[in-house]
Amino acid sequence: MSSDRRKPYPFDQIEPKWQAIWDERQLFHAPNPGEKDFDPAKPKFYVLDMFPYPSGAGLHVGHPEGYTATDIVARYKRLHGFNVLHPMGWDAFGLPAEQYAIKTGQHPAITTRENVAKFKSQLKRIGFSYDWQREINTTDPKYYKWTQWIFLQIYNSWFNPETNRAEPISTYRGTDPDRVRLAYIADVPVNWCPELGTVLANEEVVEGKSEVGGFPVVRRPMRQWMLRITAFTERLLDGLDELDWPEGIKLLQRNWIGRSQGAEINFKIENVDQQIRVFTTRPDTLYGGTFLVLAPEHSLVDLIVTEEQWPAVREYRERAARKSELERVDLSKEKTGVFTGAYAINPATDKKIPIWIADYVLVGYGTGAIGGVPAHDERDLEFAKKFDLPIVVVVQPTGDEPPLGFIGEGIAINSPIINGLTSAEAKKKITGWLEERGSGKRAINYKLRDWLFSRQRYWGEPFPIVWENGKHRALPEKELPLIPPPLDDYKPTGTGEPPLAKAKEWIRYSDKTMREMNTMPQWAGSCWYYLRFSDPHNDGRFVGEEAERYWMGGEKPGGVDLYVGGTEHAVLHLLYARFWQKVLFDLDYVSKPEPFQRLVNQGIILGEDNQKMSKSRGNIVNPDDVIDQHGADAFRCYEMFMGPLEQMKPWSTHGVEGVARFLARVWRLLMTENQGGEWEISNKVQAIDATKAQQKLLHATIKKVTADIESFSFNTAISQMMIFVNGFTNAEAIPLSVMRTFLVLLNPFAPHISSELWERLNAEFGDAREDVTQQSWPAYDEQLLVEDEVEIVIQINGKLRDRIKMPIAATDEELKAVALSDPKVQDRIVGKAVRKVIVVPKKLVNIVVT
RNA sequence: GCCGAUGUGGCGGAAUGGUAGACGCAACGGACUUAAAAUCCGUUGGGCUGUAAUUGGCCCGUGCCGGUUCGAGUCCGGCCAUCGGCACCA
Repeated sequence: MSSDRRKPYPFDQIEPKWQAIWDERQLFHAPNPGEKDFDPAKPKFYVLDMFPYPSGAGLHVGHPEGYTATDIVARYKRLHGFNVLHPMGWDAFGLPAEQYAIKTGQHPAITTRENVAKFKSQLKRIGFSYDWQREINTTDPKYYKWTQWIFLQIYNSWFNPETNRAEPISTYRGTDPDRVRLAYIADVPVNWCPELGTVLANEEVVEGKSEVGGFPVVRRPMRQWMLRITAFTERLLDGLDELDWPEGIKLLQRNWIGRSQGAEINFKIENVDQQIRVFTTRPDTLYGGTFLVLAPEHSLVDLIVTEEQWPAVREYRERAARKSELERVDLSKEKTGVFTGAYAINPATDKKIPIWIADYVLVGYGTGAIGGVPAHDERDLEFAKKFDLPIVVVVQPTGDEPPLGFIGEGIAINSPIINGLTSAEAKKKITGWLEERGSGKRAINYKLRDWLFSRQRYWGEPFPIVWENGKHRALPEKELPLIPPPLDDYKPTGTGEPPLAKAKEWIRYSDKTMREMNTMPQWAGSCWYYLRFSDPHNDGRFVGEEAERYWMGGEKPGGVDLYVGGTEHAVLHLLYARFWQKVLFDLDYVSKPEPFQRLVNQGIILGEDNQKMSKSRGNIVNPDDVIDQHGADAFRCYEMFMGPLEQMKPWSTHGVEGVARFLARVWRLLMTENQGGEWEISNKVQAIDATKAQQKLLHATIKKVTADIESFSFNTAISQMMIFVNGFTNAEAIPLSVMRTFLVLLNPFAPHISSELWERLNAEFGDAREDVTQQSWPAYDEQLLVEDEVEIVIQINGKLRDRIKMPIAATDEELKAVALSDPKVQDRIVGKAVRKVIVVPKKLVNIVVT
């Protein structure tokens, strides 16, 4: 025997043993329809994790939290007779590998391969039941060939407002298809970081600074690929209703889309034959509109500004353009602006009102212009006060708030045609009135912008697009995948030109044509990976039709039955993937309008100090260390025992020890160590009938564990199994059949120890049963849970006063009589009037006295 | 500022409107041991109190204030705190 500390049970031997067996037998491989061993009689269940970015740091304890939950569900569903699709892959394009390449010159593909190998071995050590035959990697040309192919489908379609669907561009009857494609080119402001010499994605900009390095970021217009996600806003909103997602996540998506209903109003400009269009949600306040404000970048500014005001306007515009995002945020407290010298006519009052420019009006929202209604809008009020503009109250609050600065709904006043109407009525009436005069109409606005889809990066999917004479066109499908060229130098060019520009040979497609040099964002690969898992090796199609129909099938609109991951993807990934799914659905490539039917978010695991885990705090817990010390089963069970899955919770080293002790008790319940230090089946384990109490405990455990897995309460399922084991700690004899059933219950949580004990019981008792993973989930017998006697709580005025044992069959009258004659009750109610007696059968009696 | 989530012992947490604190950790006491570790047994929300001792008895208690109810951790209203998201969105 070795001198180092003995393991409480030999997890260090049995865990690798079973992992090797699962691998060798490919027990968790799910065959597709038509393949060998596919069983069409079984229902399907698709349970998916958000696949990780394989970073150099390796797995973090946060990753396996969700993965363990889905693994429990996957194993549980298999035991329930489902065909379970439970895959894993790698979202491997991304900045860290590229930055490592810049530093060391090592190609990102090599870094990625190493990191994937590390992640994979770490995941395998935890014993997850993934179908590794379906492993995918977004940076594999065999995968991104189809990412590029899907891009081409998007590029080659348009949104037909009449059918409310994406359609092939060939059905478009207009003159310029490039204007309506779902993928198009536009000059848009991007996040330019001069210090890093590159463009950043919105999510890489935090409070006006680059996430990496903390350098200032400015807005700068550049020609970019955009995806027309805004065409799908209504369907993206409506689709949410049918999904089993946390309400909070649905709300985040709704807020992000930011639908608001109102009106567009046209203001005539004095002396200029143009109109300024304004969007407002409060057309009922039009009579209070005493000025207009345009965004500094608004296209009409040049046209309307007077000679006299021109220098001031130009200076303001230049300053606004130079402002970094940080400054814009910082200076937001104090309103700034400049008068253009021009006037517009308020269509309701026919009065002349001044036109200003100010950077509190954003070009990107609505029409880039607003009607200033200072009496009923905080920002307009602040602006009017600062620049001494007139203020007219037009809404009377129904409460006793002061009308000036009142932004709620009330009764219209000082507004001739709508006076006396509620805000809701007034909105309708004035919008109709404007419509009749051709100076306005109902309108809906969204915060959601089209998706900026190009990046000036090396480590991403190149666009399958070529340029000729300033016109873009699709690369033929047979030229996919389009593989990025090798580079010696991955550094950004510093000018905003993509790094691929350095590959002079590669970008030359022919004498007259050049390749697109931008690459796709990291989101591209994750927009459809859940589809690819259904048929990961298909070389002829992005997924086979039959496989897609089978695994994404079911009654509900979403195809993936269960999707687990962090809230950090609440908006972007989940919205982008829904968008692609809808395009593919419209084009008849997939069978479902939504990708993910049920979504569950796991909470963040904090460090032992209750702080977010981070390198700088030194509070990171490494899964490998935990597994070395306590084993994978203990690691899995602890992650689930910590608390509710969705909740944020701190790690506890002692907590892991507690769960490890539980598993050791399970082991010693069935095993004893002989003189030679070998583990053998305990002679307490016998093929005998269970006592009534043991039967009851077993069935209560089956019931609780089943219900708890169904409701994702894995922590209380483990508590119940602890209670079960505690109940047998000092048993003289342990019935074999009870233990076998228990091992099936334990299997989804602790697959290694349950497999090993199952096998050893078989060896000992000469039984030829299959592996524990091949069993069926046990059913419980409600009859065995019924007691002869129950404890009845006796309350006086709702306070506990006594407990008594009563036969289960006792009638309400009997319970009442016994309660009233109880000596403790008697003592307390002498001289008082019994008003009422409430009897809850089998539970309690409450005596109400005064 | 707006929206959302959460608030229960020393700690993680458990409780279909019906016994608050299951289960686990930590702590303390005991058994086993030459000793320690491991294991097993017991105690453990707070306060007051009873008896030689034991079984006890009483009051308070789920962020705070109020309400509904025979009965509230749970439902309703108002506040406070923490966390997360959005943030001049017209």
